[in-house]
Amino acid sequence: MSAFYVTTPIYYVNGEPHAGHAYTTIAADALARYHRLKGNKVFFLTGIDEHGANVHKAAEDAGLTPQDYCDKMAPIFTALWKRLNISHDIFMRTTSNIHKRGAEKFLTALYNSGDVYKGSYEGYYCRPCERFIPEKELTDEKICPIHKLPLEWLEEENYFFKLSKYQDRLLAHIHENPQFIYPESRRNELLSVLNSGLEDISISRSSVSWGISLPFDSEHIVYVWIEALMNYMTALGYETDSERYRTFWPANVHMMAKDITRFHALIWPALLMAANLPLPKQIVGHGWLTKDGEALSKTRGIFIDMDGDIATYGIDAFRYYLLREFSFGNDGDYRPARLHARYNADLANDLGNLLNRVLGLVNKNFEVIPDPTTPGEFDDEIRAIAQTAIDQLDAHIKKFAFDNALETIWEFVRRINRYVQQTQVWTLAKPETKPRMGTILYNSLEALRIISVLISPFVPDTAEKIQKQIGLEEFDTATEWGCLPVGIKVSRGEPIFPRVDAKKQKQAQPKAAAKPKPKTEQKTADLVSFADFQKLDLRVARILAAEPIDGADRLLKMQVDLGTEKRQVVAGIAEHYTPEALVGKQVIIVANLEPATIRNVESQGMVLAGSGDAVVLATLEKEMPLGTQVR
RNA sequence: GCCGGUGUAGCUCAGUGGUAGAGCACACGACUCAUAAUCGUGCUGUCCGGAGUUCGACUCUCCGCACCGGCACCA
Repeated sequence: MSAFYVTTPIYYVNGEPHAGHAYTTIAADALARYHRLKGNKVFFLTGIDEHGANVHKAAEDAGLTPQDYCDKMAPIFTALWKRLNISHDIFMRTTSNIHKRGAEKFLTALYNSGDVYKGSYEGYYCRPCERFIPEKELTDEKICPIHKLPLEWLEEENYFFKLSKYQDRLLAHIHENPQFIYPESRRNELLSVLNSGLEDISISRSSVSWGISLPFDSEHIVYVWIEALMNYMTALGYETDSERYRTFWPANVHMMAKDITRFHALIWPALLMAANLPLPKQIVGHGWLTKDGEALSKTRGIFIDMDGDIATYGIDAFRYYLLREFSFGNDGDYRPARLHARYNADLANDLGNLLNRVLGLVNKNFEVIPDPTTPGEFDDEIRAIAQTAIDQLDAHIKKFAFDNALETIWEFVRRINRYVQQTQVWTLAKPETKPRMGTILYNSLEALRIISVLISPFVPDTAEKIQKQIGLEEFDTATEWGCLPVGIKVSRGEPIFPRVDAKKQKQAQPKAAAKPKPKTEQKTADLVSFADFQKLDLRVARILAAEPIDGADRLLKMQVDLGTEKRQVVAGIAEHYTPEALVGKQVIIVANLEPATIRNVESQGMVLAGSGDAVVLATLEKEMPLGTQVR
């Protein structure tokens, strides 16, 4: 028996959990349950990340203290996990004492390593990101590349971690441990990041109040991202070097969506190296869920209607679909129609119906589980297939191939349907063949019992339902053939997966497809004076010519006519407009913007456009003379 | 533009140096224990395009195209 520690990220509490969080957490849950089944000693962590300026702000907006706000959000997460049947051992909160004290201990160790130094940092800072924007990401306009909001010039004393020092050791570690980062594509990516060089990172903030003070300088708060990473250790009782900590650290699997692998696979290991602590075994970055091919987006109202689909198909169908349909490392397109198809084909027809038909035959002919007295054709094959499924399952799970794992189990399920068919078991009720009938039914039930064990990490409720209907009082996790007792009464119940027909599904749609949550677009509280606004010289202009710029995917170079003069401007709209479509259009130009050189092309102004996931040029409702002032 | 990946039946995807597979969908048949279910049979493919290596390539190499990620560019 070995220890197995798996984590999800601790999710940031400034928003409610969505299908993406559910995906990560369900996968981690399946993994945790699988290892428990194997008899390993498992610890499964999920939780929430409660510190930082964003939480502070969200609390303020809600009229609550940060702590009250977090206390209000925590149950929203735990309620969802309960609903999705998540079997975590701890729901970690970073406002807990165990975390605060553990973090302080870790920070002290880090400080004592000599790889933390105080430096003053000045640069452009984005509040929502809670980070300084590096030189190379900066634009002349000083807006955040992610939030598109104005950056603030900040000078502050900061503590830095010598990340750069660990570049070589990280490279060596990743090379020596090929399985360290999953999937391989992400590993290659991070190797190329490493090869292009690492910069030291700031690990503290003095302008933020909601967080944990540095033990060696109480004027500073540890940067929330760094603090969050430590939770994986502090949760175990790192502070007191507890039994649990010694049992479970280092973690076997840090599971997460692909966008935060960099933090976990580079910075976190470097911090651990500095503190002279063992590194986690595996960083697993799975793909994103998309909806109809598009990334989920709150602002665009692209979301997955978990509640509606769960209401129609049930928790286990939802879990099954997520794990069966997608290749874990790649993005997966969530389609209700596919969930529907999976539900009917795999769950209702193959598995649910198999259970029902076998139990029906037992009920009618024996009432109790019959004695397998009379071996015959196909019996050995069935057993062999059971063993194959068990063996292959292990290999698939090691590679996070949940899809293949389930497919393997379903090959077994389909084989049993075929077994029942081939043996024509329902025709064997005559006295002379009844012993054989009993044997076949026993084998079928035993196969179903083993199937229930194999699927239990993925669809735990279903597994239990199956065993209950077979007549077992306690869930039996044995995978050896022949553990099913003879003579117990089966209790066939309602179909475990009643078919859902397409019509019903459609009916369920409208009420389920609740309107997208009202978007609460963040904006800066800072107001500009009218005088400041007047400084902008906005003018009507016409695009005379447009062409792409070499080596830049997003940029177009345009000649525009302002009436009194012609200008050249560069705009990042190449992904949304073809040059031909632009020529002749009237647009609004910021005419008094200081010129900038982008990709060696001078830009003497800026074209206004709505800029979100889509980009749409701002125009006037009707054409006006060129050069007209816009205000 | 650079780096990485992908491109195989209507759909989702496996796959091996010897001229292609699964599931779903579809068609036909069997069966009737079962949730109009199950089982069998069949169906469609220039295995992205081109060149090369080879006795032989979907599988290896090179070039190209498309799509997806990462990085740069977004005045």
